[in-house]
Amino acid sequence: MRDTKEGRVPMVVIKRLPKYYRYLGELVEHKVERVSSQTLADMMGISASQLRQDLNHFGEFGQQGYGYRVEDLYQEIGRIIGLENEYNMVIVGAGNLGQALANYPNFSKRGFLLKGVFDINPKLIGLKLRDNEIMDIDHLEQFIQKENIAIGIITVPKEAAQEVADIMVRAGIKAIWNFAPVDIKVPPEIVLENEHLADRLMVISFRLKELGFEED
Amino acid sequence: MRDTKEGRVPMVVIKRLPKYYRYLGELVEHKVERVSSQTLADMMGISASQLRQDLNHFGEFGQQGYGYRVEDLYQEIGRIIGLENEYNMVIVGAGNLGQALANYPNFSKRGFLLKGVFDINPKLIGLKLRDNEIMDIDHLEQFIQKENIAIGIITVPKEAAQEVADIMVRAGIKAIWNFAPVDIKVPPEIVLENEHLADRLMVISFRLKELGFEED
DNA sequence: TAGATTGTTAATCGATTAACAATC
DNA sequence: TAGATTGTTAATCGATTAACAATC
Repeated sequence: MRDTKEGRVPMVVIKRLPKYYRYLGELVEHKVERVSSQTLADMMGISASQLRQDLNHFGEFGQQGYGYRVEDLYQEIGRIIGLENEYNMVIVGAGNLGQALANYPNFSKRGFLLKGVFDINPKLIGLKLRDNEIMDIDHLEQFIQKENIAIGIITVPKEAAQEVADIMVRAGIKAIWNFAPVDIKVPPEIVLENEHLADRLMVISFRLKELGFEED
Repeated sequence: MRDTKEGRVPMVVIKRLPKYYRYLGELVEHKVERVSSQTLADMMGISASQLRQDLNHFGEFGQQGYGYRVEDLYQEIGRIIGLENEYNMVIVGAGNLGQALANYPNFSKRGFLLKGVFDINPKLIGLKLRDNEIMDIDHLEQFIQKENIAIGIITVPKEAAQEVADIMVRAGIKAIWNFAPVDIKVPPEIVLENEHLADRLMVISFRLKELGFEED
């Protein structure tokens, strides 16, 4: 089943889909029934042209002279993103960040289900984290296979990240979301998203400097 | 003092700077002395052309027939990013994510200094978090002014995010790094970076679906 | 019907890649 | 010097914006 009318969807468009979904969700909450591309685009700070071009990758969702039915478009975008599916996840690395993500409520709400948390530190293994007991990383490979895990979240120190990724790939994982500050290497059929938090602070630093705030 | 040769640097280039810095840092660690644009670009999975174009925004750092001196280029990029500066930060929202970020060691290493953590929950106020005692959000505005805070990190629920941002702006903050799953609005002179973690999972979902993994 | 707004084609803008003269 | 590699200009590619016929 293909959502796309033809060809591949540019990454730059894919990245905007969650934003559309968020703004439409807010309109749904406010019980707004219809919206024009112009109005929605203004809210989002993009051009109406871009919005219509983006939607055009996936089909026709509007009605001339009327605009879009908010609820329908919201549902459509959700379907395009794939939110009707459920994905099983594991977190490897039960440090501060791993624990924070394990407790993040917005994930399960959207069908991203945390099935296990792993660490190498004996002091952490066995501890309870919400519904999940922290397990020994030795059991990771088997767990991924048995529990049909689709997404692996890496929150270990950068020295261990590639090794963890290799185990995940070997076990047949489909996607990796890496928070370690290093670019891990995986085969091209694995979906990989890097979340380099420290990089974002550097972008902030550069932009501050550019604005002339170098001295405080 | 301007780093840029002329005009504005495209955001797409700015976002690549931390990546250059990371890879050069690894070469420094491995005591590599020189590197050509081709070699570095191959490591990073980009084209040598792009690398040279990017550097061209900031000056001339190489030597024909030789390439780049790794240590020098590493230092230069650090300077361009602004890493010789120190920035004072606060975190508002001492939940799981706020606490995880407060304990993240890679920030202070680069001159991003956490000066205070705030929350509205009386049960959390007064608790110690590493070097920081959690303070009442009522004191936030004054604290930002007195302690010369440049960067505000928002890790509160989405309902409270805009309000916290408003306080920060009123107090004269220069940059905001927002983790709440909502686009906050700030005046154009404020540097704003949104970190929508749930959005990233949606991108993963779309890409998995695109690859034909919709059913597990 | 008249007005509004879409879907889509064409024009423009910006970013990436290719190519090569300059030069270490 | 000959070979390697930069800095930079020109060519290409892709994404955004503008424009408008189709139509609700």
